[in-house]
Amino acid sequence: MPASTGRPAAPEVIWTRPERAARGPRPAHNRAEIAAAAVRIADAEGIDAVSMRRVAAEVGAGTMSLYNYVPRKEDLHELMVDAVTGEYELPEEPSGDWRADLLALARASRDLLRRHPWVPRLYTSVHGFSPNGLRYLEHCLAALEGLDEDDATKMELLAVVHGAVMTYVGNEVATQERSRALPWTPLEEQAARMAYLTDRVGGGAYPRLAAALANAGPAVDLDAYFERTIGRILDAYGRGGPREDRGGDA
Amino acid sequence: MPASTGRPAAPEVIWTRPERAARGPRPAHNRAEIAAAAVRIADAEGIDAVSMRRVAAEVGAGTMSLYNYVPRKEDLHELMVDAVTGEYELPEEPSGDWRADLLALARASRDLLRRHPWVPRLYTSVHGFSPNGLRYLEHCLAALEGLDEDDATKMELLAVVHGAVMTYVGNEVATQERSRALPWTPLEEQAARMAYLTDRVGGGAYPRLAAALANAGPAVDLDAYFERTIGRILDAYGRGGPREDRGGDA
DNA sequence: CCCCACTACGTACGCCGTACGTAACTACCA
DNA sequence: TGGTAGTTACGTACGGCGTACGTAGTGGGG
Repeated sequence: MPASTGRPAAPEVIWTRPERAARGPRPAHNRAEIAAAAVRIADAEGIDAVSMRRVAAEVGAGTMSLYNYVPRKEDLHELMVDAVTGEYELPEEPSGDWRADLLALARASRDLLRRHPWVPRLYTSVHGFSPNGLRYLEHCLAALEGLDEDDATKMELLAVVHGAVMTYVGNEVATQERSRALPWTPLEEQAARMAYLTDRVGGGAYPRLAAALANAGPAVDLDAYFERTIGRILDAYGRGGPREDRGGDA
Repeated sequence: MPASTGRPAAPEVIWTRPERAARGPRPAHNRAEIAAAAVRIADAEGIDAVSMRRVAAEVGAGTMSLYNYVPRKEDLHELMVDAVTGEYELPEEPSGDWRADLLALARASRDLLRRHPWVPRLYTSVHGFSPNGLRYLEHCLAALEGLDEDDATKMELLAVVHGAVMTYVGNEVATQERSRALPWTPLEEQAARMAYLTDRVGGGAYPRLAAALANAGPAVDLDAYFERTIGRILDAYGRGGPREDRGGDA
């Protein structure tokens, strides 16, 4: 009887599949090695360069051997996101100042996304409850211990902050990631798009947008922008927290 | 001299390329028709079913003829997003209550994303300043006329709200969109993932997460969740606006 | 009126994900 | 201890993808 590639016929989360089977020859590779190889390729050449063939070659295996470790390409993506999620250096205990801790976490997320600009494109197709994802989430909840809100609201806050970080860095990094195989540089593309935008907006059809663009000026400090935005969101939940005792109403 | 497919060697925004050339035969199709066909396919069969061949067949053209209208597949995606952005039914004038207007816009975005669940996956690879995108943005700025903040902050607010909507509906719709070619239903997959999650979290390694999941209970009202979240974000900017006159500090 | 830019599109190339078959290997059970 | 069943490794092959390129035909501006 043929072995088949072992792809599931019923829904299955990759993390429940045992890494190593009880019987049979000792596998020559493992998930961590494969995920690391895929991340290396994505960092260097973009997510589109990550194909089953390419990753297999990178770890020195035959293409189809990869399917013994990763049932579908989508699961490889899940492995990749989990691998980079493991890069968070989470302290043993939160500091007690939830606002400062969450801001630090947001900054860490921003830096991580800048290091791995392909993550946003994967994020809508990955579930997010990988082992390292759970660890990260648990730490976030620990950091929010001092916030006087119910659990649902805390989760909500985390989702909003996470979404905002993803949106900002995603936009920042999209051009760079998108134009990887194009015959021009991201800067040239940016310039062309800006030229189009000012031309289109200059027509007078979008007066408010024109004014906003004119006011924005040429150089925006992206990092300051980031801090302000995250700060606003944090202020929307548990106004002040331990940082600045209350403002007005409960 | 051969005509070539006319793909650009310098950066070019699709919207600057004239829809119809001055010379030559009358084209048999147009961008709107092509975009509509692609949207139809994506709605019915998922974004992965949208290939150049498939879209060309849908409009009744040869595969390579499509390249006369759309230089790269990525531009087809831009056309698609612009097409659905045109579905917003924007009133001539905002109501004067910026908070209510923005909430309504957020609801409209949510409904639009539910109708076209493939949009979030495209969003990180699309620039967003398409004609209908500009129209939408101009309307948002008009709605914010009554908000006492500078233009940069208004843009910031719009980005955060937009990001939150995208995050929420994106998550809601991801499973459904992802599992389109899988041999099991989204519900079965959801169940499998939930089983994994409760099993993993039950181990005691993630006490706070376990508590949060237990508190959340089985049925969360997603729409109420949505309203609360957007409301919080709006409150973070220009506290109250015309809705409820101030709370405490400026 | 004619020329040439433009449209239409068939063919072909090098990728992709992955189904399937075969051979070698090893842990367990009789 | 020998057999066997389950596993790993991986070559081959299929259908589909984006799209480069070449050719034939069309119709508006000089």
